[in-house]
Amino acid sequence: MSQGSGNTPPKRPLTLRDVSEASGVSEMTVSRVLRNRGDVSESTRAKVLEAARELGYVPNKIAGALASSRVNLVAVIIPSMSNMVFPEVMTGINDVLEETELQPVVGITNYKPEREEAVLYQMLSWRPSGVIIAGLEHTEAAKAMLGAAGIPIVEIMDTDGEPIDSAVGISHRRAGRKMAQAIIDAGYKRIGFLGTKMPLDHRARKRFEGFTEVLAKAKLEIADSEFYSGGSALKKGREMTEAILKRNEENPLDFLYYSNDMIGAGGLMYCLDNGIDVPGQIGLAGFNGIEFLDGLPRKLATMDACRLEIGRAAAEIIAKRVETPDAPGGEVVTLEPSLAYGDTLKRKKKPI
Amino acid sequence: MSQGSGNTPPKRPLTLRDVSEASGVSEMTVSRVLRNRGDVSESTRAKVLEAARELGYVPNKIAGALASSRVNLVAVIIPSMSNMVFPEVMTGINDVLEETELQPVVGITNYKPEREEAVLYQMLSWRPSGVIIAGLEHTEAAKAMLGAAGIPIVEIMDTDGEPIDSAVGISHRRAGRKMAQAIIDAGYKRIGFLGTKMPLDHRARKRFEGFTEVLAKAKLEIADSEFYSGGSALKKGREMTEAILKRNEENPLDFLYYSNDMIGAGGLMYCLDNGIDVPGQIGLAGFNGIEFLDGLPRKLATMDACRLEIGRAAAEIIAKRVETPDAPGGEVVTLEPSLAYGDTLKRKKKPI
DNA sequence: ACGCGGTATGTTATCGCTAAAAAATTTGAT
DNA sequence: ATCAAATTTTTTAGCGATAACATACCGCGT
Repeated sequence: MSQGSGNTPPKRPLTLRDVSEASGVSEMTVSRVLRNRGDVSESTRAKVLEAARELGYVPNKIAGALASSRVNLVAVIIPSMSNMVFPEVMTGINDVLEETELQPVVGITNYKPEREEAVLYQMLSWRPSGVIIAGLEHTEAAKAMLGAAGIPIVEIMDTDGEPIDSAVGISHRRAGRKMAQAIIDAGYKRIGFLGTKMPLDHRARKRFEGFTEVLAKAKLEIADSEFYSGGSALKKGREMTEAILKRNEENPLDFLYYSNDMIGAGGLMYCLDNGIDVPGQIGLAGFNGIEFLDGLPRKLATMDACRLEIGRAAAEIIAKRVETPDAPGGEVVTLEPSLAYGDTLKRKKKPI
Repeated sequence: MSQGSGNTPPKRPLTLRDVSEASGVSEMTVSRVLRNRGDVSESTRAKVLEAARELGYVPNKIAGALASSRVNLVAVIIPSMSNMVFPEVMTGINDVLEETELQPVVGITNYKPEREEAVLYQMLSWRPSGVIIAGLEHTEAAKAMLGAAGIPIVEIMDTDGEPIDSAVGISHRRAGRKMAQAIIDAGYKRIGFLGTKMPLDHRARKRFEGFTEVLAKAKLEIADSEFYSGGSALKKGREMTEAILKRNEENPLDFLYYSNDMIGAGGLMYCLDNGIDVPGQIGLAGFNGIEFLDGLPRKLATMDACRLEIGRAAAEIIAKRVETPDAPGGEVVTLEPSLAYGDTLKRKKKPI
């Protein structure tokens, strides 16, 4: 009779049985009501819901998942949270999963392969319904786990390589090539490169490779380069730009290619502050298409990495595969990064 | 005899029993080996590990959690992922939890109370070991759930109010007051405010309240204000600054207080581009202390919101409480936001 | 040989829920 | 009324692990 009106914090956690007793039906029926499954008469449904609400019952998904062997989690494994790009991917993933009953669980690897392996193991031990993981490069053990997991795997950001299952991303090599071509077409000759030291950022590396490849075809090569790690990227961009320009004063560079927009923006500010004519005297370009470039005094040339879109597409693949478990899989979505010339990269010269 | 060398992806998912059979010991012993609990002889330990590795067995935490009623998840509920501040809080949380066996699970509310309630319900149904949730304002239902969950709860970002259990943050009222005082002390009189429209951002509201309160004591009030929503904050800051300055040309403002650094930076750039003397003709200040301010041509005055530190402290509270379950709880950590004058806010005038 | 204090392993009984099958109830056509 | 068909509800068995207890084993002093 006395169920208490939910004011006293219960010492023993509530279970289906409590709701069952409070509403006078079997546990199974309560379970059905709470999951909206199977036919339940309107009257018992109301009774049960009322009792559950009254008690403040929250179903135990651990038990539910074990019993039904259905886990509505999607493991998301990304290198970092602190550089704007992955939060945005996350936003895309969230937007899509919000509409489903799937829920993302995030693991951070800090760009360390062994950390990735450990995080993946942790994640898989929750038996998620799918995995979204950044990059195509993983340890052998990680690849084995992913291959054997028997769930949809989507490798994101990059499509230059062999995916384990599905992949969504852009070709970073192509992005590098495209940018190089635009720079060459605009007539720049002495090109400097500025980027991170991080040797494990495969995507930056691939962009660089594509970039130099096209340069080489035009009988050009990187005239000088500068690398950084840690710290405020904007400030670093400024400092590196100063350093590389000063170092090449007697034979000045006419273009600077930055491996991301933050350092690019720093470089742009340095140029503006020092009265350097952009893009006349020197051209600049970054990578990522981060939103705030819009507010800069001059718009930095960049290439959109389609971050939000990648997140959405990856989540959609997982969602679809969860709905139709025997669909084929292996889908590869290559998004086309669009080049934004902005105000720091001259347009192609008129064909002669 | 033939266990297969793990090359064939098994149709039936692996369980303890498989490892048990492969290694010729009981499931319990396998479990003990895999968790490093209890005494197991070196020889069987080796046998078991070898078998597990060979098979590619990954333990099922769902089952483990149910059996042991220990779930090493920490629910983290935040409003958004897209504005720099929460990713940084997440980084702090991650840094600390990485050292423990706890794992964060993130839910995004998009600043919507009803969404928060739903996300919280989802999260609690995983029976996490703790909850870290942004803000002190929640729906009644959400408060009830948090109160009844029987696990450590840490409300973060804000300490102006009554926490349910523990709290880590800064006093946004105090932050507003402090900034107002600094502005008054510097001798500014006609102050404009620029912020987001978001009526549900309680922390921005509290800063505003503290700010106007101190202004009122000095017989001052906000001379004009401007609000925005959506879009590139940097660009909006620029536009809003232009608008508010133009609108007050005949009786010009001498200070602009921005509710975040992004729009503040936009405003700063507008001023610099238009040859406005900062901080002589007009002073500027933002809020957050985001890293990239370092790279701006002039350093915006701001107040650090201690984001990383908040994340760490919150995670530490949870970790400690998980270790010592009968510790008291109710800990409130109020961090002191430090005022950075930068180059856009004059120092206090010498006392007369 | 006996029994003692260990350590090393195995057994049994849940954990809280859901799938599947069985039972009870209602409906409806004759 | 009557019985088959349809609907609603209950019962029975796990899901894959772990806690707690039970047993087997080992060396060793007497």
